[in-house]
Amino acid sequence: MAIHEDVTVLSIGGLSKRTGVNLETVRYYENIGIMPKPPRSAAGHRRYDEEHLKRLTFVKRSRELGFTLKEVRALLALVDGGDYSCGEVHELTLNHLHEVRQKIADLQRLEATLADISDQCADGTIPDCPFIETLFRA
Amino acid sequence: MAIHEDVTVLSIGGLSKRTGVNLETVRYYENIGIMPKPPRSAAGHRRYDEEHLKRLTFVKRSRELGFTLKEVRALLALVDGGDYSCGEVHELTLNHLHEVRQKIADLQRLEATLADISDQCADGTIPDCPFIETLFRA
DNA sequence: CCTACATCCTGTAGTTACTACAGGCACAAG
DNA sequence: CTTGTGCCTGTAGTAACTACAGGATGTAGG
Repeated sequence: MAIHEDVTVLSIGGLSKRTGVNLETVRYYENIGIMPKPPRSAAGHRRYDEEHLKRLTFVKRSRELGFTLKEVRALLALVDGGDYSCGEVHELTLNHLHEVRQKIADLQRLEATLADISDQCADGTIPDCPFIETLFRA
Repeated sequence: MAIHEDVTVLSIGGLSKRTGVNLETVRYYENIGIMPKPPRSAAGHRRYDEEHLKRLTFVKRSRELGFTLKEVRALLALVDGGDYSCGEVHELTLNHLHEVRQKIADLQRLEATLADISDQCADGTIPDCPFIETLFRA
């Protein structure tokens, strides 16, 4: 391997390392059309450039923010179109934010229930565990 | 259909309605061994009783509390064994509670980031959406 | 008793977002 | 020249269901 890999020409492994996206996932993104098919070397190896790097970073960040791949596609479509307004992006984000808040609320209710019941059987010696009893009730 | 279906003998549809568990899911649970194979009628239709009803309710409640099927299996194993102590159940529950709290924390960080960036592009007229810009940065 | 129509049967494939091989070619260092 | 690493394709596995396809059965009304 060259000591200084050209930043503008990356192998799939290089791209994977730079973005932190699993190598197999990069190929997966290509298969499902999230990432474009890159040019190939003579031997058929994928060659990526700055644009690919930017795009994959975008995808990774979006995923980290909890956007589904479908939502990522929508965001990319806006970006690819070039004529996106901040408003469109804002709407997608608000929708997502709403879902996230919903999930948080659900989990918090769940947490309360679990903590509650769990307290009741903190003492490991009780024979008829109240938690189990609760689970049997609708 | 009989007007008063015998409570102690349920068809798969009846069990599904009583528990709120999707009919296909009931069969799925049987396939993967979460629910036992029930006796069949002459024509091969599944016949369920009170025990099945209790068990499926247990599974449903557990799933609603966010336990994975693997965890549900563990809980059922304790119950089936009969000699479970409250302590064992408590441990499983605490582990799960820990995961739930972790998820909540993750989502809250995510929520903050989303809300933050989304505020920046509340005005739909800005051309270079700061959110999109953020996504392009690692 | 016959005809609808709901319900049941099995088995397979689709969903989300990856991850993990299997089996094989390519290339560079020592 | 061998060894090791990286890359290739294509398929199968993961969680927890859901959705058919294609066919048999059960039941209620006329």
